Amino acid sequence: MQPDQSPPAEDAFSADLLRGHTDTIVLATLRRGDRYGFEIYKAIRDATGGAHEIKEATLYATYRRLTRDGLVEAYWGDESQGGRRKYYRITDAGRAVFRRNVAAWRATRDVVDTLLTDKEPRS
Amino acid sequence: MQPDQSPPAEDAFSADLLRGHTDTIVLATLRRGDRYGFEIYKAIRDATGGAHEIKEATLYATYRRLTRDGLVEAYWGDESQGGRRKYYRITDAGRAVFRRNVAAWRATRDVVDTLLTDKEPRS
DNA sequence: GACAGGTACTGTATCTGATCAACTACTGGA
DNA sequence: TCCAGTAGTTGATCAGATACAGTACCTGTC
Repeated sequence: MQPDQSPPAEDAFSADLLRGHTDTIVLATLRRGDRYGFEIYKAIRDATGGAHEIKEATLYATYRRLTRDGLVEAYWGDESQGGRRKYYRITDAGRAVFRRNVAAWRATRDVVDTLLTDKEPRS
Repeated sequence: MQPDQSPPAEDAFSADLLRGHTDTIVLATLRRGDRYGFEIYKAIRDATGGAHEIKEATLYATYRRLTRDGLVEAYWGDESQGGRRKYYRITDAGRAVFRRNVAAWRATRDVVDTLLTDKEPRS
């Protein structure tokens, strides 16, 4: 994080702010049905109106991690004459982790909201 | 992050979920007045009822970063006979960055909420 | 006085997720 | 043919968070 005082930035997304959520976001996308890698990339980019983008390399690293941990399963599509597409399917373990992660996210979100709120905690 | 399927965990805080927010949380604390390092540590720990704790080492790394970037100023307290305490004071630049970071947090929060929302886009 | 335990600060090494910067490979259009 | 877009992948690197270890001081207790 550079000092960069310059940009006005209300859309000051920082990669670190999303860090740790990527897995959950991918799992959320896969809950709605199998998707191939680039499709997930586009889905996330479009869901935020292009404001936020998770980089391809980040996502492919995520797929590896999720696959390694058994949270998703990968299989090649049968686009034999088109470009190859690797599809991902969420597993039961993946659904369980997703639910836990959403709970963790909500708890974290509330904690941060509390900590950033200017109100003095009336004791 | 291990596969650890075991713990039930509604309080499943992950360090990475807070990543990038530490600076802002510290700045938020300092907006209410000068604090010394360990005091901030306790303040954050207590503000969440002990549910969340930012590790000392993390905070001291944060102080270094904030000082380096001119967002806070450090000075030694005059506890000449007590244990030394290094106090931190938020600068104008720090206040400006804080405001921007809060905006970024809100935007990020809403993006994550959107992405994790279960609603099927009925087509 | 010795000692435990809490307060307070610091440095070093390591882990991990995110990103950069390439690269391969196919398709369709100008 | 060249280019842009789609699609997947890898290796190097960065930075924040943490583990771990250490220093130093204070208070209360035996």
